[in-house]
Amino acid sequence: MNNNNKFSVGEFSEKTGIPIPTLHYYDEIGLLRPEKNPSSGHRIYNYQDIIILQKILSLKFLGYSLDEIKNLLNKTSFTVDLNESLSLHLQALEKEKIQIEQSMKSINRVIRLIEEEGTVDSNLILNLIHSMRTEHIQKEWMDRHMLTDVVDVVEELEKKSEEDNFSLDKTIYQVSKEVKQLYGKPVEDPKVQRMIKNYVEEYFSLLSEDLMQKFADMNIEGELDFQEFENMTPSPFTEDEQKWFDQAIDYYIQQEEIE
Amino acid sequence: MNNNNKFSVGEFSEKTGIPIPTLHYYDEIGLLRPEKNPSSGHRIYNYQDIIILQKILSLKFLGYSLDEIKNLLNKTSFTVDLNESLSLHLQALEKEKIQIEQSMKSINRVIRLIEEEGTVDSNLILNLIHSMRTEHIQKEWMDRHMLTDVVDVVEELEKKSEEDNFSLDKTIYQVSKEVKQLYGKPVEDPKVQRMIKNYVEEYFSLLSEDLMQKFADMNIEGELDFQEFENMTPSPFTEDEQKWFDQAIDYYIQQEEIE
DNA sequence: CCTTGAACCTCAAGTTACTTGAGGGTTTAT
DNA sequence: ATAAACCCTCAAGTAACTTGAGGTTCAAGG
Repeated sequence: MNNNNKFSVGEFSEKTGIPIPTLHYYDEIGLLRPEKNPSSGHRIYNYQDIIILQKILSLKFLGYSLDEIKNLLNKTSFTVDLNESLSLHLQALEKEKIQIEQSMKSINRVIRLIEEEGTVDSNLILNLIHSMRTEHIQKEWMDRHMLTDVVDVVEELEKKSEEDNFSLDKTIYQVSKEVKQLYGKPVEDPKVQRMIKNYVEEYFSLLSEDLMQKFADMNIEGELDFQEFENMTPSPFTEDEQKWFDQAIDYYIQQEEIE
Repeated sequence: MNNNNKFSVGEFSEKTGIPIPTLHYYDEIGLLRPEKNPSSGHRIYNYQDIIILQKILSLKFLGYSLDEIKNLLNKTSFTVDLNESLSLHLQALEKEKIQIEQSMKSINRVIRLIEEEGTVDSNLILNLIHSMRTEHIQKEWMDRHMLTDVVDVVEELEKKSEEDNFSLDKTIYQVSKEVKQLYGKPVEDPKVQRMIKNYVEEYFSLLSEDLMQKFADMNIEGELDFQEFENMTPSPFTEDEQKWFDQAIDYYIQQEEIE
């Protein structure tokens, strides 16, 4: 197609960077219908078609579906009523963006953990991701049960630096692993107590004094319907492991108080 | 299903927030296969299935496809080789994020323009979006042609506040409109010259002195293959309008120099 | 003028992660 | 026992393409 402003699909595709099958598709759905050579059926694109395609790409960029674009293309002017749909798109994009940012954060944390540990039990990792994923849901649940103090704790934790966050990941991971190894031993076994000590120190070194106090106070108060909460946060432990772990911590606290 | 840890699809769906058809689908593709009542065929989910589902959702959150998830679910541990795929996902997410941020910026600018103008010619709007969309491509093109000074100009423009950016949008839009109205009149017509004055002032008030100088110097230098560049930036004007506009600017500059 | 390879054509089917619907069986509460 | 609520399977639809088979047309060289 030697003419200066008539192009074959191939040339047009080359010029615009849009793959040929996509151009075929746009033709098929009536979005961009070039001229056709009546005898051969070959498509003939012209300069105007480049402009239409640019419009299509622009509207896609704004988040419109091809169907919506087909309608918008006919409009010669845009009026304020378009703003409504633009605002909607904007909201959707905002949500997507937040999603992506959270995912990126989680991935970074997982990558680092794997890097440092070499091999990591998949259950524990997935548990970690799960809690990152549902952080805001858990917060909302706690808000609903007016556990505002705990929300404070969580938020305090969030404000911590990346570094601290990561070392907490590592501690939680290490502890999970050790619990699984040590499970079955009596809770007063020195190995067990050393592990617990490690955990408690690391975990609370990241929290300020007064929050620790609030946290402790709260622990004393009665039962709530934790059923729902438990469903949201499957622990990496079996039920028995969890019980054993709780006992070991109780024992540790008692010992501390005696001293 | 009165049993405490056996659930029907409905109950399971309620508990987890995943729609029933989706659970059916996950069953079908072998991702989450609950027990089945052999006589009725009804699905029976248990507590373990909640955990599996949470794993699935976690891996989805990281950006894996259901197919990949099916394989990952069988793994009991994750090793460093997983990091490669995680990094890839991270990169993809980063790209998506940038895309979204750009779209959001563009939409905001368009919304504001429409708000202030009421009704806007769709060609001009789409042209505006097009240039936002291809900003980085244009910059790359200029880099390639070693027009680093122009890149400086563009970057300077980018650094300008949202406000300035917007008032530039508006100016460009207004000028486009006026060009279309005034086209045909002689370039020395006072109306035309007033319009040009307006444009030049607004446009260059946003650039610093030395960049203006560089820009001017550069303009004098010879031709390049602007063909390619033109393709990337379809002007909102017809060819004739563009010519007329260029002449009007030339005339304006001459007058300025005489004074 | 003929041939050959590249480019083009149409039409059908595949992709992902679901959603919707038709037509019919099962459970559960009354 | 019967009705409402719930469940089943299987088929088809969705968006925005991509892939492939099988056949036609074009452009250049001999």
